[in-house]
Amino acid sequence: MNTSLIGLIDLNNFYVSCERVFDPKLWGRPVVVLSNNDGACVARSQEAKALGIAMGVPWFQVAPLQHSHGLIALSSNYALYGRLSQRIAAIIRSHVPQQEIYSIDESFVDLSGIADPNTLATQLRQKILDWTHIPSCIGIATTKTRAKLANHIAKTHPEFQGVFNLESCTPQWQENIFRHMDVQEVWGIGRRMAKRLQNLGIHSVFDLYKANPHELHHQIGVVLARTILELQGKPCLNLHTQPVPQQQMVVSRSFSGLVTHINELKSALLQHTCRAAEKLRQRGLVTPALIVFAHTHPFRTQDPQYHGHCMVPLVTPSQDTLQLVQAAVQGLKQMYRPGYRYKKAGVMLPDLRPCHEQQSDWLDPGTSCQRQSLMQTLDQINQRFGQKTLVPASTLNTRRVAMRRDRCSPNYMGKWDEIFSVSCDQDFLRTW
DNA sequence: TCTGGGGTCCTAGGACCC
DNA sequence: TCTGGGGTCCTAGGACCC
Repeated sequence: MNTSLIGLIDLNNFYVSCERVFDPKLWGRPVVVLSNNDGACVARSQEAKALGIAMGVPWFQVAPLQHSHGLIALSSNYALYGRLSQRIAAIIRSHVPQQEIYSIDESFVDLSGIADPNTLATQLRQKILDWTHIPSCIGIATTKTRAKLANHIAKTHPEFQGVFNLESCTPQWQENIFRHMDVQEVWGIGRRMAKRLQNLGIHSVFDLYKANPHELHHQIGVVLARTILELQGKPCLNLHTQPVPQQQMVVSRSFSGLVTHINELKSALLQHTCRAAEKLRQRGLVTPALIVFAHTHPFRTQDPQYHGHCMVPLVTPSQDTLQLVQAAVQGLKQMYRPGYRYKKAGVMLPDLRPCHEQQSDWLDPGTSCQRQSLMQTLDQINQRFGQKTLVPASTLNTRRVAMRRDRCSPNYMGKWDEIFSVSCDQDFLRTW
């Protein structure tokens, strides 16, 4: 039987790398990409990491580095990152038989039975770089958890030139590497679990690798036991080459300031509801209910706190914007409490099902067909003329709340009027 | 002044049933 | 006096991921 071999392709500092593709001035400079509302740093260039900027750190804490160290901060441009991610996924797919797209910047691939996986990985990495200018690292090992570790080694040791195969090392060498890595580097071990493990005397990856999975299963849980087995080279996590059916959907945003008026909450919630319904239709899903929620600012401990939510069941599972908007308004009325300063609001759609499994409303089948074609038309118009060209009237009669996004790059790959352009003079053209 | 958004999985405990 | 045991389902909360 062939032993399985898994590769993990991880795009380096992905959001920053995407911005650099279109703006060479960003090369060699410390750069961060900020979360929505320009709140926190969610991606950092190597130079920014070297300045000690941690993942998720609030922007205001590091903003002084702009003047002292030339730090550049950009608002996140997910439309751009999504397009580049799709391109790279297609390049990977053309090189390997099986691919699991794990996140916007990571893919697991099946390298079992490939004669020279290291060479294939090196070629693939080079092609991604040549075709998109996005640097990446590839870790190779017998399980996903080990491939993650191998990737980490590839990232942190430039001498391996971006590709590291854990299985080409001797067991002694592997153990030596594991001894020098903190247990929190292991995929699935977060801050809290690391703390619990430290109390049990498990500090390094090596300590966890040598631990008894059955004992820790009883002491802590099955997730940890699986992690240990994976670390020891016994696969517990399969490659998901087919997309896993989505169970729930959340669309939510923080406000850039604090919101008190019900109409401001309504504006945000209805925008989120329209977006959620659109995503349902894109993914061919229906929801049996809609949950609206809003809460106050958790860091403002001096303010009274409130976490409100309300579930509104639908008559039949739906992906219809107008039905969902109606449910959201109903939920908001029940959930809203005056006198609080709200920081965030959103909608959740639970228990999603494919729409082909949906039972139509037998009391009124004609109307549901008409509504389907109405929604198709809505999507087509918005796709052709831009998002929010056609919206339900009820979303207009509200106080709008804007999101802060002061440092955003253009949508170079998604909008004609923002497309990347190159200009050059006549002399230059004559040289061609 | 200023702290993201979108997911998954697991577990414990309560309600309920026979 | 004395009050079972085993199963399922649901939900909330915790932990983790990118």
